Amino acid sequence: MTVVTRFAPSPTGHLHIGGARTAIFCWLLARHFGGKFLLRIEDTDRERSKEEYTASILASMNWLGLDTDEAPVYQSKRMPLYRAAVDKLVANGHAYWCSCTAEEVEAMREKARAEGRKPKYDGRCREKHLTEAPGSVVRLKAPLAGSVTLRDVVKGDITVEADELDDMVLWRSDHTPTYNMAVVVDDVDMGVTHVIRGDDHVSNTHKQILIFQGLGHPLPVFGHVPMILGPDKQKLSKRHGAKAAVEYEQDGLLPAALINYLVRLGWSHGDQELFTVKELIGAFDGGSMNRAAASFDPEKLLWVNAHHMRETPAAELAELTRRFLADDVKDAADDRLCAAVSLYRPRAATLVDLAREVRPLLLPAAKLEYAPGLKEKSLTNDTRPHLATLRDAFAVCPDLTRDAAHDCLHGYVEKNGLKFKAVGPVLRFAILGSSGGPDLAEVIAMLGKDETLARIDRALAQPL
RNA sequence: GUCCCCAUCGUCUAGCUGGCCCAGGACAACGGCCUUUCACGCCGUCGACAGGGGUUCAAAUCCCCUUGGGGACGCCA
Repeated sequence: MTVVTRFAPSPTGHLHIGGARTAIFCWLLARHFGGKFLLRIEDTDRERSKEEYTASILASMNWLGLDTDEAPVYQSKRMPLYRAAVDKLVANGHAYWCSCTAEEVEAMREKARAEGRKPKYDGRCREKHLTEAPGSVVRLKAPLAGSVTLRDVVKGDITVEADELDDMVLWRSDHTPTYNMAVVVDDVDMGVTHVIRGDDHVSNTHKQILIFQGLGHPLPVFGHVPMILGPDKQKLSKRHGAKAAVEYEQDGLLPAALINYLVRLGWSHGDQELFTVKELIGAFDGGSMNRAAASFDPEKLLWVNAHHMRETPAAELAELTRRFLADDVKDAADDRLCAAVSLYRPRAATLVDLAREVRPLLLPAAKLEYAPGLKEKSLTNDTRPHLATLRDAFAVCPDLTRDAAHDCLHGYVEKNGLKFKAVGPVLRFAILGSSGGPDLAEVIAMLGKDETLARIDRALAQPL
């Protein structure tokens, strides 16, 4: 049997972190078993669905590399299919037309709530055998006795008594299907074999099982993955740092890192923390999923991202970094950017950090910015002569490679019986304008002789 | 209110067919090493089986209760 999974977002917002994770799980499962991964846009809510969100979701999935095997299915374009299924259910006695108004039903629910019972429709139109009329809806004839059991691959069996279920609306008075109806019809039509989704859908599942049964279709495999909670253990909402996938892209995260982090949140493979996407496809078979909700830890995400950045080839990383570069260095040559990126790669957690840290290396000497207060600390009457002498030593060096710069620097230090500390800081100040950063010899080699001398000259020209 | 789900270090988790666990790994924190600085890396420290009852020779692992957290109860998805 081929595995067919699907991701079914409603275009009422950007792809957020929770949605992204279930999409990733579905995609991984399909790829692991060599099956198909489909996308369905659940846009039956005409009020809230927006095309820009569909575009945004598609863009985020594309950024993450979650490729689909067929064109997306739009629910708004399949009304006849849903209507046919509804008619079938009415015809075979699993559903019926109901003429109760929304107000009447609400009154019923209020009463039930007041009496401490579960608010539900009382089924008063069940046996009336009504036919379609303006304002009427179609309701499912839920079982009066017994129970419905969901066999969930992550949660285990979940049984709900029949009296917990009510005769839910399948077809609205505005001639559109309700969510549960459309989902089942589509999952059947699209040949979905594995339904992986957030566990906020578990209670919908029992209702959907009834619809599957009414339609006479076998059940797919269900797997409800726990939701992601905010760092404070509260539900991840807009106010609780529920960022959209696009924001992570803007923050300079690597797709592979986000995927790695999100998958490990609620799933494990022994003690392994770091995975490439390829390793994930190999390891993820839908098992070992956690039953409990997990809270999102931005710090660990950053650590995972830093790791993936270090594993990315420098040239590739340079290319990814370019879009985050400040305007004044945006046009840096590829080879210079690449060299700069490889120097700062172990020092940055995101592409945004990398772009910022690499800037001093790409700026012309005249534009180099000095860290506040550093000049006074590094450039003194004691260190200035060292810097000047070093400048001349570099100047006469035929080819200022890393090794040459290193020998030059250390030769000077040794010859004069100095400690490296006597010249290191001032040189660093002169060529980087900061007190931290990569090995000086490597920076000098990357900068080249002319730029190095220009930077030292400029530092030497600074008034005390 | 009713129903459902969940519960190991601050966080993510291993373990859950009971003994190999006075609980292992990772992030964070802290200390050290490496080092020309900042990082990376390496080494180490701190730190958890929510509570209470059972079952058993033996429980983080099985059962019950309590507590806590989450979810669902729409002509939203």
